[in-house]
Amino acid sequence: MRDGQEFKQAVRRGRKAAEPAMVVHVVPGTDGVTSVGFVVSKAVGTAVVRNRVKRRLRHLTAARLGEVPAGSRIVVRARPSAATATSTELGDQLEAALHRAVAHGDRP
RNA sequence: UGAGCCGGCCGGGCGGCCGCGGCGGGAGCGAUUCCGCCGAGGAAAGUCCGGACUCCACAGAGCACGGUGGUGGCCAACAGCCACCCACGGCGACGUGCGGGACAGUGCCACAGAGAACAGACCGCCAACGGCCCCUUCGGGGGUGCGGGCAAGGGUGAAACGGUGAGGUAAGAGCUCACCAGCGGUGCCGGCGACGGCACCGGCUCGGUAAACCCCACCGGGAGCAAGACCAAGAGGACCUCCGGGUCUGCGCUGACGGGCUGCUCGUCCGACGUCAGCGGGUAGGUCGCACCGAGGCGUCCAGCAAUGGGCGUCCCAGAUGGAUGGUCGCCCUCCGCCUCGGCGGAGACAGAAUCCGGCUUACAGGCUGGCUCAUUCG
Repeated sequence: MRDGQEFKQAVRRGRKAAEPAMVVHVVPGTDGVTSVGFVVSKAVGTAVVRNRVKRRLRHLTAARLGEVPAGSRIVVRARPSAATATSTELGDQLEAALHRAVAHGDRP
């Protein structure tokens, strides 16, 4: 996801699921290319820390794209505790959050 | 062996699996795919200086404003670097210094203290001179400390208007002299120079602060890669038209008649279909700039104390734009804790390129390495 408008729409319209280290917004799709965006604010830490968090989340999300409908639009917002969490913790939380958001989306 | 001083460098290593960005080449109409190569730092940071580059009506002079401030050298340039000088600190290696001018002028110097920049007299010292008292052989002598003389000693202070010694005196004082320190001058010598050394002379002493105003010398146009160029889109407006369209401009409203050239003055340039100001709102898609043969990296030789410069050889070395340079696992390394001395658990410094260079400053676990100083011991 590369457009500011897309971010706004996904955050506003998407189903939200919160975990200690992140908040996930999902707009379920029907077909096409799934797009993902990450938001890591300065509250998370310095530039080095933010980069590390973003990279970890990118890899973890890429591995779980099969669990969301194709064409969905996902925004993952990192919270401050993501800075100290391990990759295993981040992965578990991401998986739980995605499941909840998608499940909500299935029941309009 | 023990203390210490000054540099230079590194700043986790290896491997498996899965990924990302760029460039080159191959295949494909194409989306894409395959192969090869490259892919964060010494500070990429703070954005404090200096440049390159771009635009500003080619932007000139004076004033203002800002910056720099020992000397010489280096550099594209600098508030940088090197060498040296001076002052201060250290036994020393070495360190520190916003290091021009205080007879151009103005200002400030708290507290303490008698007195702090036209110096001053609290304690103290003195009794020459005047006064007063006593004695007198009428020459004078003694006392007092009222007037007075003095600034040596004490005391205050960051600083008290030179120091030591002698002469001198009532007591004293550069009052006089010798030496020393300091100031100014002259001559000679050394050095490109800052400056240093020696000799002589002078008045005998004349504070500090310019990170206070100020004075002097030198330097400085403004804005910045969202600079700027091109393409696409584009409400509205202006002009042309063969009514098909084309060209230019580029959001709206309000206001001014002037405005630009950094501010002011001179000067100069642009303008009324224009320009500028204020308010309110919106957008920032693509390509280039820009990934770069360069103030370039590495090696070596030469010149130089060095900064640096030159010759030769060799290499091509990140280029994203919601922003790649990674994720994960294992072994090793370092450190910390526990402890059954061999394992277990945890941690791995500061920190992430954004137009590009040269510096400065700040942050940094731990480690490697070179040179030098002092003390002690042995030979």
